[in-house]
Formats: sequence, C-alpha cells, structure tokens
Amino acid sequence: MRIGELARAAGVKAETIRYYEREGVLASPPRTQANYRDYGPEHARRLNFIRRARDLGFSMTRIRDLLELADDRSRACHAVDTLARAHLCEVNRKIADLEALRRELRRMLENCEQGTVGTCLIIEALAEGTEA
Amino acid sequence: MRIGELARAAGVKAETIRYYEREGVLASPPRTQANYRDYGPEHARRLNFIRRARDLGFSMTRIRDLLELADDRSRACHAVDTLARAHLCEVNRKIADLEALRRELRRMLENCEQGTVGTCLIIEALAEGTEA
DNA sequence: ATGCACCTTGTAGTCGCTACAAGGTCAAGC
DNA sequence: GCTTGACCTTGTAGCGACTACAAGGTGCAT
Repeated sequence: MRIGELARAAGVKAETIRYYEREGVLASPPRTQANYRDYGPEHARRLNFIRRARDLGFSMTRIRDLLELADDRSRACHAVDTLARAHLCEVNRKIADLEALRRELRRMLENCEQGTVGTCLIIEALAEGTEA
Repeated sequence: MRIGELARAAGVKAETIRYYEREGVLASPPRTQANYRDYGPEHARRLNFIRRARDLGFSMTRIRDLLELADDRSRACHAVDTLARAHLCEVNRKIADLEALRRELRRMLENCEQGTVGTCLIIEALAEGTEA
C-alpha cells in the first residue's frame, strides 16, 4: 500500500504519516524500487490507533507511552501495572467529563422537541464536579 | 479575583487566560484602578469549561460553537437541535473509543495481577471497530 | 513521448498555547 | 519615605503537532 492510499484509509494527509515516521511513532516501511513507502495492514492499524488517541486528546508523549506498552512484550509486570493504572485514571476522567456533557446535550435536545428552549447548562456540565 | 488567582484555580497559566480573552472565548473582565483584570465566579466556570473541553480533544472552533449554544438564549430551536445533535455524535464516538481503551487497560491490569503479562491489545482496541 | 497522478525531500506557515522581556503596581518591612 | 518582591501590564518569539507548498523524480495511459 502506498502512502496516499494509507492516508485516505485513515483520513489523514500523507504529510502527517511522514511526520509520524519522523517522530518515531510509526515504523519506517520498506521502500519500492522507486523509493516509494510500501505499507502493510500492521501500519494501518497502528496509524488508526494514533489518530483515534490524538482525537481523544492524548499528547504524542502519552501515545508514545501507550505504544511502548503495546510493543514491549517482555516488560516487567509492575512497570506495565504502573503505566496502565495512570492511563486508566486519565481515561476514566475523560469518560466522566464526556458523559456529563452528553447528559446536558441530550437534555437540551429533549427541551427542543417540546418547543421549550430553556436554559443551556453545557458550561455547568463541565465547570466543576468530576475533577480533582 | 486577579488573573494569577484564577489561573491557579483552573490549573492554567495566566498567559493562557489572556490568550483566551484575545481569542474571544472568555469575556474581557472589568479592570481595577491599577489596570489589573478583575474576574468573578462566572469567568472561572467558563474557563473551567474551556479547559476540560480542550482536554477532551475539542478544537477551539468547536468550543466557540458550544459556548455560543450556551450563550444565545434566544436561538431558534431547530438551530440548537442541529448543533447539539452534531456535538452529541462526536461525544458518543469519543466515549465509545475511550471505553474500548479502558476495557483493554483493565484486562492488562488483571493479567498483571495474575503474573501473566500476556499480549497487549491496546492498539487493536482503537484500531477499528467503533468508527465510520 | 507526454500528460497526469502520484511519490520524494525540504522549508515555511498555522493553531493553541507557553516563555520571556521590559516595565508598571502595591503591600510589607526597615 | 524607600526598597524589596510578588504580582500585574503589553508585546514578541518559540514550541508541539500538524499542514501547505515548492522543486523535482516515478510510472502508467494514451
């Protein structure tokens, strides 16, 4: 698979893929005789992971971290444990925040259906509550 | 409340707050006689909202959008409906992705407790599945 | 053999901050 | 009264994660 095809499949620009390679989160693929990058399904899966994780607000550093967890089959258990636990914390917080936001969006939609706009409490949904 | 105090309360730098003001997502507060910005609890709530939304991977444009939903009490119902529906979609997708990631992190932690590291399927958790 | 879509590297620009410089404000302590 | 030091002001420059563009090579179709 050439870079353009992979880019379309993952919904990113070819430049972004080359950027990920430079940054070391996506392995350099083999090259064709014409020096074109030649990707396999493994690359596609990894790229999808990176995109989704970025979309969820994880930094490149965090993602590098998660990928190391995924790659290092020989890592000691307590290291895996510590890392995974930290990530789980962040994930839980994000889910809680998103659920609060979802509740409020749904409430607004219900009000709308009944013709009463009512007050919008989107800000309040994320203003305090789940954090700290 | 002065800018430093607000910054500490929200966990951001004072520069970030001034940046949000320049960008028009946070209203210009009144000034003291010494020309210092003077914030109230309303500003704090809005700033918290912006921070959490950014952390959840929403762009400034999306946030501007959501804040307009919150601010415009006189908006027509079908406009609210369309906007809220689009946001709800994105929120649902993010929650689904995070839940997949959480399942996999939890599974790894369980394996760890039993001393068997096993294979890490973090990438697979986000590689395909919920999207499209 | 000549378009045309695609690839290559490299550099510069954008977005969302973040750090730093140069200077003004003000309460506390001498 | 005067200095010290924590805070504020504006402005400009840098960073992380892309994104766009330039200048040129590749390869298949007509």
